[in-house]
Amino acid sequence: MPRASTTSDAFNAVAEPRRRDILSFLVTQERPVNDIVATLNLPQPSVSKHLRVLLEVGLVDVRREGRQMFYRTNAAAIRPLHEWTGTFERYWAHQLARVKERAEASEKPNRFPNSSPLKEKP
Amino acid sequence: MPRASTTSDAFNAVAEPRRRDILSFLVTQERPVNDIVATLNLPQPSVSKHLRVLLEVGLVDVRREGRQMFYRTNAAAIRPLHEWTGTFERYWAHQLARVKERAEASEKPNRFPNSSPLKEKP
DNA sequence: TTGACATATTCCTGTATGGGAATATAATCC
DNA sequence: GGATTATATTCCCATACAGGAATATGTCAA
Repeated sequence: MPRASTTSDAFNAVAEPRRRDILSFLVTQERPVNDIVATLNLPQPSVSKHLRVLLEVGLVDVRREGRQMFYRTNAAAIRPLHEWTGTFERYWAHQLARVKERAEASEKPNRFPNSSPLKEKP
Repeated sequence: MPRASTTSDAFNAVAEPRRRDILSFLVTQERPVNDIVATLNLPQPSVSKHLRVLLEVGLVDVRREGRQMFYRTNAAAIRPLHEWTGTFERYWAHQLARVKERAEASEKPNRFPNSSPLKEKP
């Protein structure tokens, strides 16, 4: 099985940077496609395709007005992501506390403590 | 260009449900790979591959102890996702307020207001 | 050394991309 | 109707998966 479809859920849809840009742009007010194209400086077909994905997972809503399609971010659909990531909040707080402790306990050693356990290609 | 690599950033790495499960499991304490295999009921090679991805984007740390590799979620690496999704918080709050207003203003109409503007295949 | 255990890597394959180019659909205006 | 504007879809292609199976690497113990 390949990677899950981008339309399978908000997590996958949001993995694409351009789609995140679009969501940020559309959150303050609805906009016609051409505004997105002009502002984000992307090819129009590309924008339409991204909007399709966002629409399918419910991250944007649309409204037609004449020839124009006004898209708008459906912020509520982002909430589950915020909540899932939020379940880790207390842990990064703990980590920060620990890091702080160690930093205060000893002055200036360990400037590069995180060497990767992965093998380096020689 | 195909989809961005899963190792390109935390957003892509986290798009995979199994990887989210692993992160949740590893956040309370470090665990050897076998614990993940047993608890999440996944094939061992699959777990190793997912851990590789998570390690490359910094979502987990490792420590070797004899033959075992102890992995642990690096919660701090999830923080950027929480913050990005958090930029939408005020907007879903607004949406909720608007929805609430409408709900209170009129009793019980509009039970299915969100018909999709996409064409249905006949 | 040999064997057992723990984990990682490789090879294969079907599938879903995202970008570019071209084209199609839809609505408006003359 | 025909032309124009706005948006969507289709086709092609290179690429990166995730899963399964098999195998490799690494570490300890006898």
